[in-house]
Amino acid sequence: MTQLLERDTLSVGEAAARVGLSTHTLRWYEQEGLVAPVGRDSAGRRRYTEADLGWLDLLTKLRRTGMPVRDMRRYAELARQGDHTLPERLRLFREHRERVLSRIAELQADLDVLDYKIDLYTKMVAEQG
Amino acid sequence: MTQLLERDTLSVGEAAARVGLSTHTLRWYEQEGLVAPVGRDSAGRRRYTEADLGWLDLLTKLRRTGMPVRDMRRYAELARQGDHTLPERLRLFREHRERVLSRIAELQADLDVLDYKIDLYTKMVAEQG
DNA sequence: GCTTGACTTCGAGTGCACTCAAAGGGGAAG
DNA sequence: CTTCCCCTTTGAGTGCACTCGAAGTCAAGC
Repeated sequence: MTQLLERDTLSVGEAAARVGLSTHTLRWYEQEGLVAPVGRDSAGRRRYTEADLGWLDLLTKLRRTGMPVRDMRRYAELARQGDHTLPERLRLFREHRERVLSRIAELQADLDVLDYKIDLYTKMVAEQG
Repeated sequence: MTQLLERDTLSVGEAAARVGLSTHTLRWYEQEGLVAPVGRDSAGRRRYTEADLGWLDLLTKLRRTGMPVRDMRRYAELARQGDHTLPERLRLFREHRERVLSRIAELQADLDVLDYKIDLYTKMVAEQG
């Protein structure tokens, strides 16, 4: 049974390595409600399924794109409540999408200024450096 | 003389409004060495020149693109030391540029996944929502 | 002349997202 | 059996970038 459980599942350390988070963070995510309680082995240790890893993967993308943990928790709660929350989740994602697009545009605009400065400095260094 | 000083210069509140930072942050930037000591009026209050505002503008762009305050301070120190630090400043900007490019690419990749999810949810909601 | 409001300094407090410490248990290798 | 590493929990600590509070100064308006 434990055999069966451990086949196809990963320890917290292995899961951490795969999703690029620390074991601390993985436990913290669970405690914060970003991840539903993960299955345990006979010794009470976490065993992460592929589904868990997929979920964590999505979370890391949301996180990287600047979604606050608060909103990720909200999304996780909705997902746990079943399909009737799909419209709400869709809304949440669409709003987040807009924020990400704005962020990318902002970065691009600032990058243009940075490029201009680099050009300027390059010329100045070439001339008198 | 004070007249002259105050013509063409802005108070900390006015400067804050123009660059989009709080007066607290403006003073904090100065204290942290991100901004050279700003000129004062006869009563000891800060007066920001156009040059100061341009500098702050650049700083906010660096900040928005994720440059840590530590690096901004380093850059400010170099700028204060004169033209012989231009090559170093150029290097600093080029490195930062690479980071910004990576960040944009990362955001784009994560956005693609987000778009995929939105598509999926949209279909699911259309079918059974 | 007194209130109002913006300004000053200094140091402490906040929010976010981790990150680590302490104390202890389990199980596999030598 | 002992060493070793990884695991567990709870609660405290960290780093970053502000952000605010307290106590006081100063100039303008009623």
